[in-house]
Order: sequence, then structure tokens, then C-alpha cells
Amino acid sequence: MEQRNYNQYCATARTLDLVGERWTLLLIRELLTGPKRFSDLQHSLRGMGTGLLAARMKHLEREGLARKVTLPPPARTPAYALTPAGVDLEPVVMALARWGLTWAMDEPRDQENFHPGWAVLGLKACFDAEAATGLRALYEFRVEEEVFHARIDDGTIETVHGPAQHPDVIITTGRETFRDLAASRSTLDEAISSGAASAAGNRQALRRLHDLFRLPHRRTRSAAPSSAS
Amino acid sequence: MEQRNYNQYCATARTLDLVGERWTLLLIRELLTGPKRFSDLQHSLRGMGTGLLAARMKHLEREGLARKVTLPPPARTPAYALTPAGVDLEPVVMALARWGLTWAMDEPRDQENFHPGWAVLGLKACFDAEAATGLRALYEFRVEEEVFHARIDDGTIETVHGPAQHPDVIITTGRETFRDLAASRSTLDEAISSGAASAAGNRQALRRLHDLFRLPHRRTRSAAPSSAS
DNA sequence: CGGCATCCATTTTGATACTG
DNA sequence: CAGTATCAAAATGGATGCCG
Repeated sequence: MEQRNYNQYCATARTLDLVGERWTLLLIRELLTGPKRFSDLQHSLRGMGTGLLAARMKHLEREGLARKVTLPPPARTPAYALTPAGVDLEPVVMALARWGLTWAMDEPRDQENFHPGWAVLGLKACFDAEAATGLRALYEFRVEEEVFHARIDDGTIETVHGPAQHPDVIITTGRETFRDLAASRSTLDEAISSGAASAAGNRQALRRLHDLFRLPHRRTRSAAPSSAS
Repeated sequence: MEQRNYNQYCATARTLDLVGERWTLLLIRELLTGPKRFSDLQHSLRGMGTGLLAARMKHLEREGLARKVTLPPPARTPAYALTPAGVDLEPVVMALARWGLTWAMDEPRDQENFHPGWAVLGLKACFDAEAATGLRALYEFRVEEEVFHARIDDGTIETVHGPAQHPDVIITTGRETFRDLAASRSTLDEAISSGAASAAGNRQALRRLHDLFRLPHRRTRSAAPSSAS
């Protein structure tokens, strides 16, 4: 398996040889917020058979994009994490996310899945580095059972699954609200104003929060008739 | 066909629903340097059956990412071009290319295909906007039969298939040299010094050329053992 | 239960032949 | 040139079974 290559001496094609198969980039997406166990992945990726999941992870290991790790105490359970090469795919996933936020995130469809972790990456895709200059703060997001945090440090953002050590601000929302943030259908700011989300903690960090994530300008795809260049 | 969706309310997954299938992003790549005819695409994508090519193009049209156009005189032949939504996928293709340049472009393999158009995008992926501040110049690349040009305008670059109107500099190289540039195995500068490439034209634009493309720092993938965060 | 391997019905694909 | 039609080979997804 995995022998199907494009056979092109081209950086894009070579990359797609490695991560272009079905599910692979979504596995990378899952691992971008921290190590995950086999069953976590299985649970996030409904529709992917266990056999295929195992095969894909083996492929990612063989190619040096992911590796097996043991979660630190008290978990001590085996999990998968990204290698440096895997982490370096983040710009690819973010580029896909930004395109999707602009061109593809209309109403949620019936039966469509949703996990808060995806929304965290959606937020990250909207992160405005300019707006974060000089800011150093830890934000914790609590979405029903799930917890994430974002560490912002002067124009950089890191988003990780799990609680923060000493968060400056804690944002608490329901699933639907957070889902709408993921799709940038509403801003964090709006959600807080309307009471759908609540934020508590350091006043200064709270005030900066408003500007940290900029909505992409939503557009509609259409094949307008025209003649070429 | 094309009914296989990830069914996730996630910007990344939604984007992959549209362009994540085999060959699709490579079709986008081909169209990023200008409109192409069916047979051009067929020729660039060895291994893709004509039926699948037709199906993919129909899909891209239906989804508003590409459209049929008529090439301007004297060609007057039908072709495919990207819509604004399609053009907007460029950051995705460039992110894939940059990753590939860093992690995946080792020696060309036996039987591996190569087209100069890919190299043009490889150059674009290395473009250093900072180095181009204040520069406004047209560079034409001639690689055996193929011609491309890059229009640089103060930190922006546009790369297009075909000759330029009044190029400031004309760079002429052989296929192999240009292929090595694509892989950033050598710099344009080195190729010119060694005589593998020649550049003629406006002295000022020529001098700036050296710094416009920055090699990504090449690295090797490996699954180093470690424990998790 | 976590982490797979196996089997099989359904889709996708690759390659070629054929048509307007 | 720009596709359609056809068909064998490969990939997928789902269920099931195994083993510590």
C-alpha cells in the first residue's frame, strides 16, 4: 500500500505523495493540538475504518511525520505525536483552513460532525499577529467537557489540547457557540457580549482578546463567465 | 461521483472535500500559471486517465473553482482557467511546495517526470518579499521550448506561463538546471555564475535577482524517539 | 479496552479504445 | 483536440476477530 505516487519531481507533488491520501491531513490536524491516542483519533474521524487508521499511522511513522510516544504521568498511555517534520505541516493545514473559512463554511449540514478541537484551529487560522504585538497571555477555553488553551506571546500563538497552567483568562462556552466561532460566523467578542460565552480573568488580557482573531471575508464561489488573460 | 465527504463541520475538512481528492490540487497547480487546454493538462499529468481528468474538471467547474474560457486570439481555443476561488488556493499549493522543498526534495528519481512550470512555482515558493521591496521588474525565463515570466512589484510576485511584454531581464537555462532550481538544489545566482544559466538585460534588475529567492533550509525527516509533552 | 490484522462489498483509479 | 465508454486493478469502509 501507499505505492501510488505522482512520480513528479515537484515539491507540491512530492508532498502530496506523502500526505495527500484520504484522511492523512486530517490526522495531522488532530495531532496539531497535541498527542492523541489511537482511540481518540478513531473517535474524531468517524467514517475511517480502524484498519485504515492503523495503516495511515504506520505510514506517517515510516515517513517520519509522526511517532509513538508515551503520555506523561498520570496517563502513561501510548499515543501518537508529530515529529518536527509533521509539525511543519501546520502552515498547510492552516492554509486549507483559511480557504475553507472564506469559501466553504456555510451552514452546518445535517449529520455533520463537530469537535471543539477543530474550532481551536479555526481560531488559530484567524489569528492576527499584528494585533498581538507585545501581548503575552494564556487563554483557556472550556467547551463542555473539552479544554484547550492558547499561549500568545508577542505575535505568536500556540494552541494546545488540555488545561493551561495559570491562565490569564478563562473562556467558557457551549458547543454550538464554539462551533460558530470555528466557522467565524460570530466573533468571540460578539459571543461574550450576547452571553453565549463568558470570559473571566485578567482585565488587560481580556481587553486584548477582542482584536486577536480577525474574521476572514466570507465569499461565495461561482463560475462567472469570462474570457481568459 | 464526488459524494465521498468527510462530513465534518471544519474548515480544513470542508476544503479537502472540495480539493482533497487525488490529482485535484495538481490540477490547481497547473492552472496557477495561467489557463490550460485539456490536452496541456493531460500532458502534464502523466498517469491520470482522460476520463478522470474530465470528471475532475467538471467537478471543479461545478464547485466554482475553475471555468471554461476561450483563449484570446490568435489561439481562440477552449481552455480552463481558475475562478477567484480557485486562485485563492494558491497559498495552499505554496504551503505544500514550501514543505516539500524543505523535507521532500532529494535527488530526482528514475523515471520521475518534470515540467519547467513546476519549477516556476518552486521559485515563487522561495520568493522573499522583503528582498523585493521597492523593486518593480519583469523577468523572463526561457527553458528550452517553454517560456515563463515573473512580474515583481514591491514585495509581490506573479508568475505566468508565456513570454513577457518588455522583460527587464531574460534568463535562459537548460531543463536540468531549471529542475535543480525548482528543488532549490542550487540558486539562480550559482547557476548564472557557473554558466549553466545566462541572464541578460537591465543591470539593476539583474543585480537584485540574486536575493529574490531564498533557499529553504533543507532538513531530513526522522522519527526521533522521545516522550510526549 | 487499545491496537491492530483480516475479509469483503462498494468506490475510485488507471489505461486504453473509441467518437464527434 | 476534447472528451466518452469500458473494464481490470487498487483503495476504501465496515464488520469482525484476535491478543495482551
